[in-house]
Amino acid sequence: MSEVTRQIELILRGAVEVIQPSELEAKLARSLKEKHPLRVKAGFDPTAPDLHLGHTVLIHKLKHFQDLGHQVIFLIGDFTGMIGDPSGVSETRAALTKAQVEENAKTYERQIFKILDRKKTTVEFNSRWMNPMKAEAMIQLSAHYNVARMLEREDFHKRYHEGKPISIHEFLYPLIQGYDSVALKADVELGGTDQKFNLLVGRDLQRDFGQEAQVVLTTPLLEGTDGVKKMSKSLGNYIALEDRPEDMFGKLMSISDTLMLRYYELLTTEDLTRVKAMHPMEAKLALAEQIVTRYHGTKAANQAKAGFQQKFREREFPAEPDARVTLTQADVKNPAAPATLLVDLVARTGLVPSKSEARRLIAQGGVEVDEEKRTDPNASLMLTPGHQYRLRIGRRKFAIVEFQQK
RNA sequence: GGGCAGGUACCCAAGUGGACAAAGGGGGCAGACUGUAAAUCUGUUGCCAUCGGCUUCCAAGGUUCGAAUCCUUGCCUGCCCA
Repeated sequence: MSEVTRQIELILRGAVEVIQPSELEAKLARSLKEKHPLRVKAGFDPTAPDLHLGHTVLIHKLKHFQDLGHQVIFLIGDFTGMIGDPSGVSETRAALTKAQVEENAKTYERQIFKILDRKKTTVEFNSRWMNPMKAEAMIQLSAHYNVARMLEREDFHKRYHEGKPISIHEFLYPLIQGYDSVALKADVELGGTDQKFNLLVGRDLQRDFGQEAQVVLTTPLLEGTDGVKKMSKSLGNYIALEDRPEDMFGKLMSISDTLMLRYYELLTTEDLTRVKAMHPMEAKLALAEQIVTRYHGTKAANQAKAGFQQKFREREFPAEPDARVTLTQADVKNPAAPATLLVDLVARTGLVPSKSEARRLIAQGGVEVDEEKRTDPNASLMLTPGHQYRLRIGRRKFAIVEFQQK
């Protein structure tokens, strides 16, 4: 097997599409011959302060290139972040302020090195070449593309025909992303399948600017915890790399069996046949453990697993509750016979958004005090001084309440 | 610039003077069932409260005993024409 073939094999693993495979082969062959690593670019839009598992599919692919000795460029779209990528969104996305973008970008840098080798990675910000750009140059750049082609893109097309707004600035996003490839002289650009259009603009612009067109490689989009929509911060169905170990573990355990296999496929190197042969719950535990270990270490993963099993499987009270409340004389009406309304108590924990919500939860059987279900929203709880009342609020929230005599 | 149609709760969407805290769907939450799931079924989903009250239907005014519903102005969006 030739070196080129070997590299291609690894590069293609898990990839959805390569445009064009023959160009990739040619670039690899030349790179090996001239001992010039390929410049491999992937851009990230710092719209929120943390990366999630969905992003890691792509980062792992970058890692593959890195392991093959190529130059990985992690591009933080701090400039474009102020525009807001319209890809795959059905409506205009809110633009971020400069301060927000900067803050978020820092967090990105910190997180990617849980996967990539810091010493071998070039981190770039597109504000480096975009900030100095004058309006004149910007207009010239925009002359390199036309509206009809922009409207070819699915989401623009759809919005256009559904009569939903498309702002001019959204057209600038693909343009600038494409220009990033020109500025970086990228040989390869990676992106999720939803990025395909933007990546292709890069090819066109590079040609227009007299460069060789980059090879585009798309990776699949990881479904979010709901199992249907793509994992995204704005949809709230994501597992962040910086989620607390317990949360990460819990979220991974709550996914469906089907989704679990998908996660195995895209986030691990496990043999899928072997996974399918396992008991689904065991497989899920193993997955959660493996991923939490990757981002938080063995110790944290073990603790998260133990805590999870205690909290959910055995339905026991966790070692550390989500809230602690201490009541004093001032909180009860009659100090001689201290008592409090259960609703008030639940609300006091701060684990429910309102008293009405607390009421509902109680009436629906979602509240237990010391393992005993309480379903009367109007009920009072007699308080024994010094006793630690253990409240279970909803499926997964726990609080300890104590009344102190003085 | 002109004409027309719109802006309703987390989202979509009904409602066009009183019975509207506002149909229906999605999503969320809870219960049952389970493998801690998923799927399914049931309930619930503005806030406070014992009856009951309070604040909502883009914003500000106005008409009215009474407005999400009518009028005025403003802001925002789409379509058509220029």
